[in-house]
Amino acid sequence: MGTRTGTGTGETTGRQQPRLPLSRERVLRAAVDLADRDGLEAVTMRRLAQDLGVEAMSLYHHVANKGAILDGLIEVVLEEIAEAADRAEAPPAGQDWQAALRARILAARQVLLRHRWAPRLLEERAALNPRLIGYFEGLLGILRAGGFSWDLAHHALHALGSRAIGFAQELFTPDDRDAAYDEATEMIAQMAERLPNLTGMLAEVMHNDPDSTLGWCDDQFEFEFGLDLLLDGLERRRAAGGPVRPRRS
Amino acid sequence: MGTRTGTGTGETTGRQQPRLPLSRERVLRAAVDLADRDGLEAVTMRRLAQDLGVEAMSLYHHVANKGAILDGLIEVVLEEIAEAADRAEAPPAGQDWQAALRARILAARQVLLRHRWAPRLLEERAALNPRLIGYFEGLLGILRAGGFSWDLAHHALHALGSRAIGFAQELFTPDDRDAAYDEATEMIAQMAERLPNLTGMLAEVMHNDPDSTLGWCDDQFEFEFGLDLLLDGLERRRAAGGPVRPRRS
DNA sequence: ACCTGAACACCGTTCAAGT
DNA sequence: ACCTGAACACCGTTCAAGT
Repeated sequence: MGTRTGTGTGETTGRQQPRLPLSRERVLRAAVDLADRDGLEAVTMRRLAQDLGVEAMSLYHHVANKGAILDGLIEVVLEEIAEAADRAEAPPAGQDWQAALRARILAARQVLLRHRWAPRLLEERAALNPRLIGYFEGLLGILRAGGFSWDLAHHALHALGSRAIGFAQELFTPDDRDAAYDEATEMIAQMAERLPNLTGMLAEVMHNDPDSTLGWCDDQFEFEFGLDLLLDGLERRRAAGGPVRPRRS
Repeated sequence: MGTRTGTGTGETTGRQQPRLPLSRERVLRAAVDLADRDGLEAVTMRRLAQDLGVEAMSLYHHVANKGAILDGLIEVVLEEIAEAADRAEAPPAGQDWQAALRARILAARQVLLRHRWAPRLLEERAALNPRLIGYFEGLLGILRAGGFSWDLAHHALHALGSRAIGFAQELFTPDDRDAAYDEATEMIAQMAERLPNLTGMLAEVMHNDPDSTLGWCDDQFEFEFGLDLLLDGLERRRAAGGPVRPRRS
């Protein structure tokens, strides 16, 4: 579609350099650029190689396969989100939990707007990514500091779900729910000292409901909880009357 | 993966029948079954043909191409949603808008849970589908009957967004926003008599903001509006204290 | 150690040919 | 009218070969 030189050193369009060597980092940077430009379906081994001025097979010396590239893309985005969320200025978390959460979520959104392909990828293959779990650990910490019970904080994470990270509906929809919950439980247990909030929440939720050691979330309940939050809030604004905002922001 | 006979009449596994002829309907039914069973990426022309006991090329006599099959899948799901939403028993809309909306949205959710592949497909290529627009027209009618201003009803649709139909974030994220909004505006105008609520909303929103004849939604504002609904609601439940629910439903 | 060309099993699709 | 086989331009990936 776009113009294409077809030869040369690809992204480094300067004069003939000694051909700087390929690396995992260069491959991932090119993949991010390609996905930002032309979407995720444009990220093929052959096109990526073309952008790098190299043959498709050369990529396999720096990444195991295409799946590793997709996982690398996830890593890049989650790093950007973590960085943006940490930079987001907000009150010291203990003071105003709403402002703290709001700032972090809006910062994450800015990253996702730069990488439109990211939500789908995160939904498809990031459920157990430690960095993503760490992000939710941070949100949970803010809720706890704001006075939330473990129970309510748990439901709050579900309700915020798609807004907190930009993907849809059920927060996680793995192929094998029970296995995925098992893996998540184990991962949190192994990182207990670094994930105090998630560990505490998990203990509470499983204590409240000893039957369901597997699958400790009731998706239908969580869906209705989030839906009712919205419906109640809308009813309140309706009853209050008046315009939603004076001018377009 | 699964067992596969490789020959015979496919889904009609009875004895040698006179080979009932292919049709668009049979192709779509087989495609829905295949997607339900093995996911959307399993829906290839060759595998679909295999399930139907036919060669891949035969499919092209009943559908224009693969895109037409995907659009057909969308049509099937939206029909099921419309049917389920209409069947959902609820108060006569004028009485209790929350119950009416809730019933329709939960009915839609049941359909989407049967077809896990549907949200992605809807998000990718159903933005301008008349049946989907008709579904939102119905939701908007409930809000209006419940006493919502056009303005607040508009924001309510955005806030419910992903929950109302099961897909994410921005409600619609077409490649070319302005062109898509243009098309949507035109489509609503052409169907004005069948879409009184959307027509009314559109007139109001464009009157309030005459600058933006194109792109009549401010995504950032809508995101924050929905986010704040959730944050306010969570704060209210937190302040109220007590468990969220006595037992697991 | 790093890169490559040919090849394989998959895609969607076209086209000329069969009944 | 309906179905098919061969072929084309794409995929991801393997493997033996080049430097």
